[in-house]
Parts: sequence; structure tokens; C-alpha cells
Amino acid sequence: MYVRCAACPLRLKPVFVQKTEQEVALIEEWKSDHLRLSEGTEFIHPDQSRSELYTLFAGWAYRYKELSDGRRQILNFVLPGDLIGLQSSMFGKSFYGAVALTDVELCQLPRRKFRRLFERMPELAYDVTWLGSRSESVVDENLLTAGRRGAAEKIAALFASLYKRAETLGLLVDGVLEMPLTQQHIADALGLSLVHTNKTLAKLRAQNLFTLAEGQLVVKNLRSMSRLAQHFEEDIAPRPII
Amino acid sequence: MYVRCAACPLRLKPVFVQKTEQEVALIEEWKSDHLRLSEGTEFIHPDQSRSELYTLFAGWAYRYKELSDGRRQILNFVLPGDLIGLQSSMFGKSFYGAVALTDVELCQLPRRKFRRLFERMPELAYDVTWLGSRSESVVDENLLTAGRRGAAEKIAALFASLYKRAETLGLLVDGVLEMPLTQQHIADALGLSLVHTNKTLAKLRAQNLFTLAEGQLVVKNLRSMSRLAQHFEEDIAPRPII
DNA sequence: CGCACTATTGATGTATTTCAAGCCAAGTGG
DNA sequence: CCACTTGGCTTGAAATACATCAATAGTGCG
Repeated sequence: MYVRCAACPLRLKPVFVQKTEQEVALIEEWKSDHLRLSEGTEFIHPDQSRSELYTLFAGWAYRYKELSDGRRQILNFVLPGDLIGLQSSMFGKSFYGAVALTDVELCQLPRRKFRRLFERMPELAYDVTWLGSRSESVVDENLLTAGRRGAAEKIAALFASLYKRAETLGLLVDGVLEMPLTQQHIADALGLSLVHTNKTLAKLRAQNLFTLAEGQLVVKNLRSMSRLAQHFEEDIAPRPII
Repeated sequence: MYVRCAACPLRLKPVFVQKTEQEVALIEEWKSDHLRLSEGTEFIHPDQSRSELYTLFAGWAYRYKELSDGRRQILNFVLPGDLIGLQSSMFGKSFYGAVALTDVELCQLPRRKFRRLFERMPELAYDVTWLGSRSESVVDENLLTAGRRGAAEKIAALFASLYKRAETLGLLVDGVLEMPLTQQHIADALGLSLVHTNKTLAKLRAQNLFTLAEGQLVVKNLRSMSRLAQHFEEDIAPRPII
């Protein structure tokens, strides 16, 4: 059940910076729990203060904010190896919520030990900062998408970006990405209505750049897809994992 | 000309965590230059690697990204005390650009000393991470705005947010905020066209929630403004400054 | 079976963009 | 001094992208 960092299969993937045994031992010392949550569980609540810092070990999640009348914006999707909950660790409360998109496993890193990290484990502290920075760069790109891309470009940019991230993580099986998003999630991530998302998806499918059925995404021509989206950023590798 | 950290007036403001003399000395040791740039200068260039880490000492700036056909999205506005350039310090290159909106002064913090910060000055490293997190939370909110607020709400949210930030910084003079944004900047920050921004501004002015003329913004009813925008976040204080 | 959730499609309404023109103030070169 | 440009702001009209309303259909589930 419990996954020890020393025996962690995720951190062995080539995307990640490989740590020494000693470093891994430090991380293991920090890690306080290995959580398994089922699909749909909200594990960080807006405006509340209970949440810890987590590394997503398996599954997908997303961060979101919403307006008081219910309009919802997904800020970014969280994939294995990503750190989540840094803001609440620093400010004591979270301005966003986070929800498991599939069943997930989370490595819990208690925030009460967070402050001392900077004195005792500077390497790790650096990695936390690095991951926080990368997370911001993802949100930057999503803001560009929401603000300045048209509906078709938005969808293309989202798919291109997820596909590239999944590829770096070795998550593609014969080019197929198991993508647990409903059209409502896609709409909420892109700032579109559900109906318009559906119609734009239909038009895009006709262009034959990708196939998407039953949660299986295959991008057949990543180059054209990226061109359509004007999306040219690659995922950063190697990167740290905690 | 050169502003020594020990004699820095900015850090004395009540918004900021007051540091001990010793801590300030450490910051001063890190600081390598005090730059003065004129309005319009781009001091961080997308995809390039020359930029350092900076604290904005005086003036306004903004971060932006753009698509290859010229569509531009302003990611956030940078006010005195804000840290900028963290991404380039971590990744070696920047995915965004940064431009001075007014004449500005920047405290330059060379990134070659950045890594060692974590070993030698853990307090400072913590503050850097803190400021990085806050920066992300600002972008989060801007993404919510771009994705899910209508035009009038967008403008109201932007003005409410800037006004609140300025207030915490003590930048208001008799309730007047000297705001160096053109309508094009507002449009680019909100994901609107210039024309629609202008027309929406006209409609909003008719509602008498604020006045804006010649770069002087006065929010007459911040409560109503925030309600219209559904913007309820306060700026975080006290906060660190480097 | 009924219920909830997801995808789909057509019709209609509206928000926003684009195009086009004009205005004003400030700067610049003759 | 003027003629001329430039940047920012403003306005109207037309085009379009996107949202909303409404209805249907398939799927899994208690």
C-alpha cells in the first residue's frame, strides 16, 4: 500500500532529475502519508486552511477557481510528478480548489515541516521553488490561451500541451493518451461554454488532426496541431520531483 | 543614485515584513546593481537568457506573452516590491517578456548567486519562494478573469485589484491612483479588443463607480466595484521584500 | 424502471470583434 | 509660425464568434 520513496517507480522516469540515495531518504523523511482518493474528491478547498503540500503520484487532478455565481475556471491540470498546494503552505490558506479527476495517489508533505526545509534541506527547498516556478509558467500559458486564442485554437493548444506533457512523462501507450476529461472540463479550462466546446470539437475532428473517443486522445499530427494552436513550448525536462 | 538596502525607503512601508539589520545586509550583498530604465524598455525578453532577477523598486511594469501573429496577453502588472524574473533564474530562459510601463528602478539580484542562496541564506530563499507563490496566485486570478468574467466585470476586477494593491502599498494620494495604463494595456490584460474596452469603459463610467481621466483612477465605491466584479480577494500583507 | 451524467444538434440571442472614420493633444521638422 | 505626423481616445455600423435555450439520445447505475 504505502509507497516508500526509496522504492518509488515514478521518480525513476527519465523526465526527472535522479537523486542520490541520501536525498531520497530526506524526502522520505518529509513524506508523512501516501493518500488514495477516489475520482471527484476535492482535496484542497478554496479559502480553507487544512490542506498540506502534495506530490501527485498517480492519476490526474486539476486546480480551479470560481465566481460566486458558479462560473468555474480550471487553472491547470496536474499530472504525476507535479507539486500541488504550495500556496496554502506559504499563505496558510488556499485561493483555489483542487479536485481529483481520476482516482489518485498523493504523497503528502506536511507543511509544518515546510519552513524548516529551507534550513535543513536546501536542495529540496530549491526544488520546491523550481516546481513552483514551472507551475506558474503553465498558468501563464493558460492565461494566454484563455485571453487571446479563439475556440479552435484553444482546444488545439490544450490537446497539444497535454499530449506533450504526457509524452515527456512516458504516459502514451502506442500514441494513445488516456485523458479523463469531460467536455465540461475542457470548457472550464478554456473559458468556453459547454455547447460551443462540443461544436468546436466536432469541427476540429473533421480536420483529422486527432481522434478522441471514450477518453482516448491520439494526436496524429502534433506539428500541425501546434501550428494551429500557435503552441510551441516544450515541456521542461529534466526536472526535479519531490 | 545607488540605493543601498540599508537605506531603502520602500522596505520600511508597513506592507512589508521588517527585516533585521543583518538580514538587510545579506540582501545588500546579493544586490548587484540599481537600474534605471525609461518607459517602454523591455528588460526581460521572451526566449532569451540574459535577464537577472529583479525587485521592482519604483514605477510600474508588466509581464506578457504573445502569439506569433502579434496577439498579446498581459499576464500581470508589477508594482513596487514585486519580484520579477524568477522563471529565468530557474530555467535559464524566460517564457515571457517584461516591459517598463513607466520609468522604473530595479534592484538587480544576479542569478548566478541564486543557487547558493539556498545554502547560505535560507530565510531569503524562503522569501523568494513566497513571492513566487504570490505571483502565481495573481496570475490565477487573472486567468479566472480572462476566462470567466464578462467585459464589464473584467474591467471592474482589474481596477478593484489594482486599487487594492496600490492601497496596501500606500500609493494612493487622497484616494487617487496614478495609473499609467493606456486602454490598449487594459485590453491586452483582459483579453478584449481595444474598441470594446473603450465602449465598456464608457458604460461603466456612466455607473459612477469610479472616475478615470488622464491616468488618474479614483474608485469611489470599492465595495460596489468589487461586487460588480465578484472580486473579493485582498492583497496579502505583511509580505516579504527582497 | 427512473435517474444522473455526458454527448450531441438546431435555433436564436448577445457579446465581442472588426472595419472605418474622426478627434484631440503633443511632438517634429520645415 | 505652420504643416505634418503620431499616439491615444472615441463613435457608428457591420460581421462573427460565442453563449444560451431547448430538445434528444446513449450510458451506467441503484
